[in-house]
Amino acid sequence: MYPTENETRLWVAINLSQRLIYRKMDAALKEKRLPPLRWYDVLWDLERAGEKGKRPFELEQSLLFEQSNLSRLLRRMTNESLLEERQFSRDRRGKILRVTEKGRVVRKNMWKIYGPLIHEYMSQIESESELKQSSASLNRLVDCSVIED
Amino acid sequence: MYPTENETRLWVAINLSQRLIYRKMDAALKEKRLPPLRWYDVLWDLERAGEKGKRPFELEQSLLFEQSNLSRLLRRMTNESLLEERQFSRDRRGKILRVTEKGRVVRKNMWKIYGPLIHEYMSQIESESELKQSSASLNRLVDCSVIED
DNA sequence: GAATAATAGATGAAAGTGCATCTATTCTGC
DNA sequence: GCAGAATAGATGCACTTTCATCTATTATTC
Repeated sequence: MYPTENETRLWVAINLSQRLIYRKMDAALKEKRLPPLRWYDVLWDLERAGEKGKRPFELEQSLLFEQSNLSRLLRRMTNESLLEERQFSRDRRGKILRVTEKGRVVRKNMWKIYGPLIHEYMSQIESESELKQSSASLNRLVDCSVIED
Repeated sequence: MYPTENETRLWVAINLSQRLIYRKMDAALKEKRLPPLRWYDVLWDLERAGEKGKRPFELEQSLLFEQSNLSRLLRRMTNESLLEERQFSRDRRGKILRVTEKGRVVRKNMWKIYGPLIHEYMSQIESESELKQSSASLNRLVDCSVIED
């Protein structure tokens, strides 16, 4: 019922590492006058979706956004011309989002900062097998949590 | 310079797992009309500090709070009588925080929800060695990041 | 096929957060 | 011991996030 010592330790470590590194990355982007990290996820997800684009509720699921939160974030990004939206004809409640050329440029600029930082922090774990094992473990947590909804 | 595939995967996994599980836990607490998860950290940290209590800036460091953010959180918690503050005589800029009896009760009630959830999620990783290895890896990330400040 | 439920997305109000700045106090170097 | 730097903590402001609710549309059920 209650967690073991090691289970608690892992949960604490997940939180600390995420919070600490995320902050530093966000701060680094802000310093370069680039948008916050969360925008990157949206841009990248849409860029990979290509011509077809994606709908807000799809982003919401894959990126774990709160609906209202995402709604406003998307508006901000659209206002900055990083995204374009068009009405989705088959369901007139919905809309389709795609990255603009400007969005692609901004994402690339963000990656110039973000990418090296990921490397800098993650390379503290040197062995490939350890990297793989750790992410496999964490992904296991995610999978189980998603399913049980 | 740029991250390897596995480095990126780990970083993504850290984010997903943290965000997803944290949310679910916070939601579970809210459903039971208990305070948010972040309050737990404060209560627990102060409870372990015992009679001596702790000062806000110490909490700030160990729990990774933004100063202004923590300042207001502490006020809220004090207003709810979960904490009590007294002036720190040796440095009149500062103050000492301690948990109240009510604070201890609330923390225990939170733990009844929080504890089993930690177990539920973390127990997806069954082997003790895997648990240990994963948290050791993540802690390595944290240590390096903290030091370089 | 009309009534009801479910879904996509937007939005007002409230709470939380970060940033810059402020006050009060203590520390440092001369 | 005094001027200037550093530190503890609070606070105004702007922005973000959440919660609850709303509108519009589509799905379902009888």
